[in-house]
Amino acid sequence: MDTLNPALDLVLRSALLWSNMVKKADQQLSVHGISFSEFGILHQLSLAPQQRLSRIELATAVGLSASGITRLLQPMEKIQLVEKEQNARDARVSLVKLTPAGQQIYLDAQQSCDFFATQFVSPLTPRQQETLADLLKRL
Amino acid sequence: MDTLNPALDLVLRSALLWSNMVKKADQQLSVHGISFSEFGILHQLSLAPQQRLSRIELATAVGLSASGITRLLQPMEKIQLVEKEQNARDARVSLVKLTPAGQQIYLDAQQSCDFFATQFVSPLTPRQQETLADLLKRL
DNA sequence: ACAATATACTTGCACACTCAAGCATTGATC
DNA sequence: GATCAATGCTTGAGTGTGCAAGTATATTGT
Repeated sequence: MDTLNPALDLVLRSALLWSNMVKKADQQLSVHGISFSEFGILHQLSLAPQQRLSRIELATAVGLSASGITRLLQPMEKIQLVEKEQNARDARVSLVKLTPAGQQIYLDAQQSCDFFATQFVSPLTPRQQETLADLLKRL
Repeated sequence: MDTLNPALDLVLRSALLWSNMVKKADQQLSVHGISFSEFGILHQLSLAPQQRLSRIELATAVGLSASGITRLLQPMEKIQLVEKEQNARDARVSLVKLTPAGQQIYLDAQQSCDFFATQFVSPLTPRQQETLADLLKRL
């Protein structure tokens, strides 16, 4: 108990840091009417070829379960940030595609998020930011 | 869109990484009948002087709201991992104290969590783990 | 061809968490 | 010393998410 395992300390600190970070990001994004999770969805879609992905792909890309994705997408479809498409080869998969409106919201939100992210890592020098990104990629 | 802001990329990657990490940690801890949040509570209490903290202190230490703490502690009090104590100087605060049973569960769970944490950071060399911990502390 | 298994979701239920409102107590100001 | 704001906490209502079970389609083995 006196000498704490550094790995455990790292894990606990990170969990706290990350939870606070997401809360702040959510706050920034609330101006655009979307949550950090929704931003993640839009982000992944905008990076995807033809800006569309299956729900399962989205789930793993943003770290949610399949059911989480289903429910998260419902309101986004309703306000037409995304739309459903069928997959010709497999009738089970229902593709999610970014609409022009969704694209626009994403670009707006991205600015806020860019700003936030830049601010968030600003205690580190550019060199350190690079190192951090590199180390995290290996986990 | 072509060249993504590295800071934004870092933030999004981290969110995914930590969310997956917490899920795995939760799985490891389920053997002991506690969640990662509950482990965090026990951990903070075991580090605290006299192993007791106010609910507000706990909240900020583990990254939850005051109401989150209230509800999280209810079952823990019921199975006597922690107990209530009054603060002599301020009747508003209700201190939370680790019981011997709670201490024992914590020590057991800590072993699992140590193991998990060590495994989690094992893709990095000890030197890199140190660097990572150091960089995260500055955020 | 047909059964058995796997995959891509969706839905019902449960749980964890937050926010806003409320209560009790304390501290500050006049 | 009375009032008014601030603090610590609890509770009611709502949101986000997961798990297990269900449905539809696909794939595999015989």
